[in-house]
Amino acid sequence: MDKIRVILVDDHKIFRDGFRMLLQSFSFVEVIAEASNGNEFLSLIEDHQADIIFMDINMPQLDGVEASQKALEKYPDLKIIALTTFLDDDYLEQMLMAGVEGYMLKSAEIEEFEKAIVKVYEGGNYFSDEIVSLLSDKLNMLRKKRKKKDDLPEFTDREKEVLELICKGYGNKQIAEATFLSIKTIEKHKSSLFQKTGTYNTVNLVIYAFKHQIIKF
Amino acid sequence: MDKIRVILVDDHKIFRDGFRMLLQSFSFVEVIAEASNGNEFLSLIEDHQADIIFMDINMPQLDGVEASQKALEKYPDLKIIALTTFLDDDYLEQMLMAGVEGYMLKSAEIEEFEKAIVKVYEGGNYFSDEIVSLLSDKLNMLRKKRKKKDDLPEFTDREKEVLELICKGYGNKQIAEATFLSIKTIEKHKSSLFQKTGTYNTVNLVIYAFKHQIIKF
DNA sequence: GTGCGAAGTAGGGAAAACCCCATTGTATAT
DNA sequence: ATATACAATGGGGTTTTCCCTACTTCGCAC
Repeated sequence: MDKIRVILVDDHKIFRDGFRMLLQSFSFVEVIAEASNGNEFLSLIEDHQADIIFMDINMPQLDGVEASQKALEKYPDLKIIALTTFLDDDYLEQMLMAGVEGYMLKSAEIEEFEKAIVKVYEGGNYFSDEIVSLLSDKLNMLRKKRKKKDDLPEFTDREKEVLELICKGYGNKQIAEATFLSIKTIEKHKSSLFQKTGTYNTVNLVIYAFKHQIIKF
Repeated sequence: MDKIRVILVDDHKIFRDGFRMLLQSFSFVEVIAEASNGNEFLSLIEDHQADIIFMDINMPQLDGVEASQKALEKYPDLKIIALTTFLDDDYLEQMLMAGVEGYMLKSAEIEEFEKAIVKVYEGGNYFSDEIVSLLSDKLNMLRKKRKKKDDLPEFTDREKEVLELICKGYGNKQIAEATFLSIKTIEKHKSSLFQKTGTYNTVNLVIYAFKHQIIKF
């Protein structure tokens, strides 16, 4: 089997040196190139066919987020594992949205890197435990914020049902057909929804529902 | 040290039996109660002080999502680990938003459960690798959707202006007043928007705009 | 210049949404 | 048992939205 071709992107030479040594100790890995910032990396990938990129996030000139975005735009099949020094990382979401396949702390154990490379190479994902916790914390934060800021009105079962259908784009007639009720009844439920939410027409109600995340995208 | 008090919630007695045996094999765990559905669980927790809940998701009467939501509303410090049989789970997001501390496959290894209990008991989170991959896949889906968004139809200046006002909740009349145009003209622009977006009424158009992030919250 | 397509402007009439009001059923309190 | 409250169901009639069509203006090509 061919070796897995890896490119390192990090602005600290010392880290690259150490990390290269570490990776070369895996018999199945070959470090084919290195870059010290995003721009350098972008020109590198034109000439090198890599399987996996280890990408630092904080870098001069062009940071890991933008570099990853641009690289994945051109080569969507590229597999990038993001590296970060500390955990207080605001870029986590951005990197995930950019489409990286993994996200790890630089301080991870050797075995973790081995595991990550194999998993990502095989088409999977790898995330450090710490990263997963961080993500989950973010979700929890979101949840708590939601609870605090909206004391949402309470809806009856029918109202919830109607609201769901409204937010699917159904008109009164369609909702009536779907629920086996008369249009008039649907109108009444909507009327109640208007009152409870402080809205005054369907469009407003839909906007309200989206803003308060009563319905999902 | 006191044992970690655990409650099991699952509608299959056989699974509960097996799982209880498994948990009891950990010297530091004590299963203090069991429930076979959400309602039963909700009345249970009034009388039992539990450290960790293992919560099945698919259950009759009251499913794991709602049960967790209600329980956490009353006892926000409750630590819930969600259990699921298969991976094709639409409830993942809902459970996370409900605020569970962990999410695992029932088919997980014994060591995983041990690890999960300890981590969650100590205030952390635990998610099965498979769950993490699933989450990451979802993020990737989001990313791809964003990319698709790029081939949006092109709107004229007036259309963009009208769309913005629509998404603020304005009716045709209000838009007409705000733009110093006749209602009829607004209607025509909306009509064009319908055609370009493949929608057929204002509500649909608003949903379209939100989904494609044409307008911001 | 003349023609042609795209954006912007409306009117008339049909359809849907909306408001005010009435009736029924069910649960809770006194 | 009776009163109260409210969810759920609808009717009549007004307002708003929506579709089809038409006219003007502007830029651009020939």
